[in-house]
Amino acid sequence: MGTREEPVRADARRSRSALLEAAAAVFVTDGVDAPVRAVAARAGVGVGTVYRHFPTRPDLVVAVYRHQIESCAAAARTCLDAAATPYGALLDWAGTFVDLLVTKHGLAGALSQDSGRSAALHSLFLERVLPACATIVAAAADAGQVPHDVTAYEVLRGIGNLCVGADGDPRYDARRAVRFFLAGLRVA
Amino acid sequence: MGTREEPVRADARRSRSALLEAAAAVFVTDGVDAPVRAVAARAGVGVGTVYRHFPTRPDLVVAVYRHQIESCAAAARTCLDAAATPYGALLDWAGTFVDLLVTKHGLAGALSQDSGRSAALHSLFLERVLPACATIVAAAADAGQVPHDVTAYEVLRGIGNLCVGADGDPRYDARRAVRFFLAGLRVA
DNA sequence: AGATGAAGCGGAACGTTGCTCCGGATACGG
DNA sequence: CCGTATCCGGAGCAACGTTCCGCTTCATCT
Repeated sequence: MGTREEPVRADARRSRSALLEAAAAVFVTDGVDAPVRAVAARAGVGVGTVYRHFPTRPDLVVAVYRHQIESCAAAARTCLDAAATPYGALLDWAGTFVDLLVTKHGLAGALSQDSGRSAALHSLFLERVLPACATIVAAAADAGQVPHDVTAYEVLRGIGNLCVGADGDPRYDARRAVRFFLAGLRVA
Repeated sequence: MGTREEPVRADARRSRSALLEAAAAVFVTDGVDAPVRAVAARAGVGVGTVYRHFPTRPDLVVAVYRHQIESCAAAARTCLDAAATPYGALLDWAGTFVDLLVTKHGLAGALSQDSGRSAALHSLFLERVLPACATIVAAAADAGQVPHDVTAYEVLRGIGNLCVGADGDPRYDARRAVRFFLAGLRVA
């Protein structure tokens, strides 16, 4: 599965890191949907080089945000430890998740469309943040704060969906919507 | 805004209805994101003819679903009359709204992306179903079943977002998610 | 050091989008 | 039945993700 290989040759390593840096910069200004050519140009590199390092567009996105996504997953533990109750931890962790999704324009959208092409993005979330979410959801269920039949997947998906296209629309506050959604999960 | 004109010439009228029928058929099988060319081919017509009748892709989508969207908006009244409480009406109406969005593959997705091109879809929802939703939300707020600061827009948007990509994913049930979301709106 | 071949590079090119344009066909009013 | 305003068809454009391949560059072996 995860082909974790740092390039051996110096030029390849240089290209790869230039690409990652350029992509990060471009994604900040133009959103995650920025054209591959824009990233290539910014890195001073041909498109072929992009596809040599990242076989598909979502692979590039994954590479750029892998750290932040994994640290978001890791935050689940600390939220569980810091909060007074598991449900409180869920609220806190959801906050950092929403931050991640809303800050990176279009990430939430890329997530919730299963065009098959974005398999890498999907599996990264499934392998990393789904277990994190599951930990908190299970704890909340065990504490009787949330129904037992609530799945981590639907919580993740619900939060993710609520963040789609949330930037730039002053009439819609994803954080608020997620708060409502999570409030609906709580048992009375 | 709304250019409501039936074509005068016989061939034009024929093309228009062939187009609408073809689009409906294609959207059912391939989803709302089906290529314009596919619709044109199915209607036995050139792409130019499509764009003569529907200046932009979302305009075609709007034309195909206008009836169902408006009848969904109209359902708000009957839900308010039929249900025991305004909140019950909100639940009922949300059910028909979710049905509409989930049945037409990709409609929810087309809705929540404001690429500027899909202005027609947006304005149709804003002009028709937002008021419908507002009626129910206001009634629920007046009955004290929902906070007064909850806006119809965020309810609409929340439900719409929760339906994005909900078809074909057996692990995610949009109806359930929406139920949670609406439960979170209710005051204790 | 110099040769060698595998790895990497760049960008032209392909297939697919939404959409435009205009020469030619067509139907309606006289 | 004929003139013309209207409409049709599909070639063509720009942008996208992705592929391909000739040329360059680097690590390595003698």
